[in-house]
Amino acid sequence: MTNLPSDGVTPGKMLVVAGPTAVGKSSFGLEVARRFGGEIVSADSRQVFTGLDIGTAKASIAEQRAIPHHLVDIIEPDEDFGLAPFLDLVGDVVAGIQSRNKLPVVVGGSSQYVFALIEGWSPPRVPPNAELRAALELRVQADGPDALHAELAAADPEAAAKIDPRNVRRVIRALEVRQSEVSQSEKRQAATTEREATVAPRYTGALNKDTLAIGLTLPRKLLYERIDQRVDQMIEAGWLNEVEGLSQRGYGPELTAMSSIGYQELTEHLSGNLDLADAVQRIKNRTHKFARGQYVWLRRAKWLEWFEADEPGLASAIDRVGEWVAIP
RNA sequence: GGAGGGAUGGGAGAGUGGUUAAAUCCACCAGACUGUAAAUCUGGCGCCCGGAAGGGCUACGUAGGUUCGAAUCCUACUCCCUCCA
Repeated sequence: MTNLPSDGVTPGKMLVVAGPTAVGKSSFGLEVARRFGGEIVSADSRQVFTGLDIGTAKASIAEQRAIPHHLVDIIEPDEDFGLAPFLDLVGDVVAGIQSRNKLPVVVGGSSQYVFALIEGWSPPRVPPNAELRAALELRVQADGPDALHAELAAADPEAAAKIDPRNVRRVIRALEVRQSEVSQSEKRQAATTEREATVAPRYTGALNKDTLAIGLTLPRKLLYERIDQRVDQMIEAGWLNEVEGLSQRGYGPELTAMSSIGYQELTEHLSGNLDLADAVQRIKNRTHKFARGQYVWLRRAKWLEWFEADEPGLASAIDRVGEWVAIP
């Protein structure tokens, strides 16, 4: 705690806060940012969309005014986003914060993004090809998923071996990547260069002093209770109006943004096909499922330091961060 | 009071003599994942032994009965629903 730089943070550090939805990542992140001079970097595949505020549990205007937030509200609901675009952006954002001598506090709801950031993934830079996807989708309807998987096995045996034939979505993506590689093989050099432009790994077997990853957790039952409460609060806060507004602006359920938890169910309710009570229950259940999925990722993250998200747990997590921040 | 209909696993809901520990969906538990990831996909899910294969036990409102064999047929009882009075 002694000899802190004037701004409190040693340059080059990055803090990551992970954990299931509704565990309290955001408020912990804000608290840490407040105490140690940080800025929030959202690693969340849904908070990137403008207009999806209540249901994505975005930080309030006041909170965003008090502490800068990055990678929030960066695209319209009908735009594409994904892992690679995220990686393209975080690198600069994190570097920018560090260059201002502040602590980047990455708050991650999308575990895949957090993994990619920390482990330095280099996903194939092949953008989605809607036409190809639609065509392959038709193939599946006609010939069945196994036929498509067989096709992948012929084109890219390695990828095929890793993907369940029934997982049509991933089979299609693999074919998409394959096809792009083939058709642009002359450009491979350029692609390789581009790949190297993604973020450097933060984790290469052991975490270094520059990166700390805090995992927040709660007993399952308690977490579900918090999720349920939060969903009710979101409804009370006018979530339905928000969804109605989005629908009126023409954003339909076929968009990734509008297929997010809650947005889909409330859209269905607004179209008159679903009772509000049923919609709310579905939202709660789906959020439970989401949280479970987050745990599947997080449990295998060797680089996470876990803390209970209760009073004493959060206090010791703060202490831990303080300790780490002070390391020169 | 009379006439019908129904009671199935945590929930919804199939099944109408054996191949049924009982379809399917949900919930729940576990897992995969490198440009949709809040997505997509997989496995498990009565109890006991087993890594599994498999074995044992208990189950379809309650109590009896018919049968080699019943969630499925019969009888009585309990509860629920609809219609008539």
